[in-house]
Amino acid sequence: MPQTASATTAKKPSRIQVRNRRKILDAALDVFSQHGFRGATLDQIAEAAGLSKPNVLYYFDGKEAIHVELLNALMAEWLAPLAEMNPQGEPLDELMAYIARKIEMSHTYPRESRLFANEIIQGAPRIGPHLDQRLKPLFDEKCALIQNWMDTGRLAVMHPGHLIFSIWAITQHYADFDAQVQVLMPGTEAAQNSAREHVERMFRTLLTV
Amino acid sequence: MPQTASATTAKKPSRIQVRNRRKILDAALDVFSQHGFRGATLDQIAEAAGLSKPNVLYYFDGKEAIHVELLNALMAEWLAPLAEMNPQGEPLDELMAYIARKIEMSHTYPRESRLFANEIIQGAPRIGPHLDQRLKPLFDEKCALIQNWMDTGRLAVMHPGHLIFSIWAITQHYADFDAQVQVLMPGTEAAQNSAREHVERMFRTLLTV
DNA sequence: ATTATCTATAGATCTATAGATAATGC
DNA sequence: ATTATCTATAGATCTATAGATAATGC
Repeated sequence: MPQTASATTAKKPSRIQVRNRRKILDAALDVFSQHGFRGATLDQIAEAAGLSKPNVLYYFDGKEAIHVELLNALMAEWLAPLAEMNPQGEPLDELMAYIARKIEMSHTYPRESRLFANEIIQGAPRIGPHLDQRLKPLFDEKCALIQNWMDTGRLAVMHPGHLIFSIWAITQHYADFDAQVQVLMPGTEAAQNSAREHVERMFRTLLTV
Repeated sequence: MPQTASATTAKKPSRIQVRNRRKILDAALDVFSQHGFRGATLDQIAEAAGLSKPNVLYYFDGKEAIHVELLNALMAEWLAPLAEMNPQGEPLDELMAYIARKIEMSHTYPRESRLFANEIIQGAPRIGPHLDQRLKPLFDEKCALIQNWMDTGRLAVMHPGHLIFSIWAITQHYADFDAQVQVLMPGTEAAQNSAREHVERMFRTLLTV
């Protein structure tokens, strides 16, 4: 029996276990991010991982357990860029650096972005509690910080929450709607750079006092 | 045999047929927009429509036929607001009116927005041809129009394509990521109005020369 | 001795059809 | 006469498990 559980029962995972769990999670990220939870099958995940289906279930308690583990790992990664926004820094620089990190993440981790988008669009059935308990407090904290920066005249005044939504919407759009972007602006590096420039210039214009 | 086909074979659909097809499409919009194509089942659709499963299949050739019909109908609705942008109008007014229509649509038709988002996130397997043949020409045309407006100094200069992406991203965000928005900004009418005001003010600031 | 993998399959779920029966429209 | 609906079920697909076998680590 593999150690799906942790902490208390921890029993040093073998090299094979670590490697296969990683392969499964990576394969599952491919499959879930493309088809959503219900649309994904263990067959697809097993094949993408290069393992037999029963072998996949040897490492995880089931389809849902794989999905939940992916979402848990994702949540931490997803919160990090926002958490890094520093109250001591120069407001405009901090926000622009946050935006740059978000653009970078969407570009580097499009599968994670789509996994998250699929989950939220479908009503956050599995990540809902994380939104309440982890995202909400951080969101409120950073909204208050931004509000303070605006109140002291160091940023153009607008609704901090909607500002953050705007940043999320635009940065994630390029990952989540890539199929559409590729049709309308068939592109390579050049298009990606122009997207980055557009988004950064746009928010700089908006936020500059 | 119901008239799934049309045009040439057209044979005046009965009242019952019109009503039941509508009920099925409405139910399918609920189910597909929430679970995606593969995650949706005919059982769910039939139950939501208040019909038996075989009866649903009496009106449509199958699960995929229902989905395709929804996407076809959606595409027309989705293109309309952009198509309405008038080359003869005052540029800033035209763009702001377009943005207002998009906000309105996301608010009024969140299910359609999510149906579309699900389809695109999953790689546009069924709506791909429509993107190429219907959206792309319109997108190019309106990009050229906006570029012209900018070239003649009537709008602030930026990349027209990325501008449109930004508009789509932000307006659709409130429909597609509603589950997240509700957690972070639990709201009623007030929140919706503040979102609308934020988005309109944001783009007005950006576009004004 | 424990960990990892495989074959075979149970049991549930899903799409779709067959074929009989009921309701509706000339 | 045609349109609409129902029951029953075929056939495919999916998640998950049983139980035997192979590989690995002391």
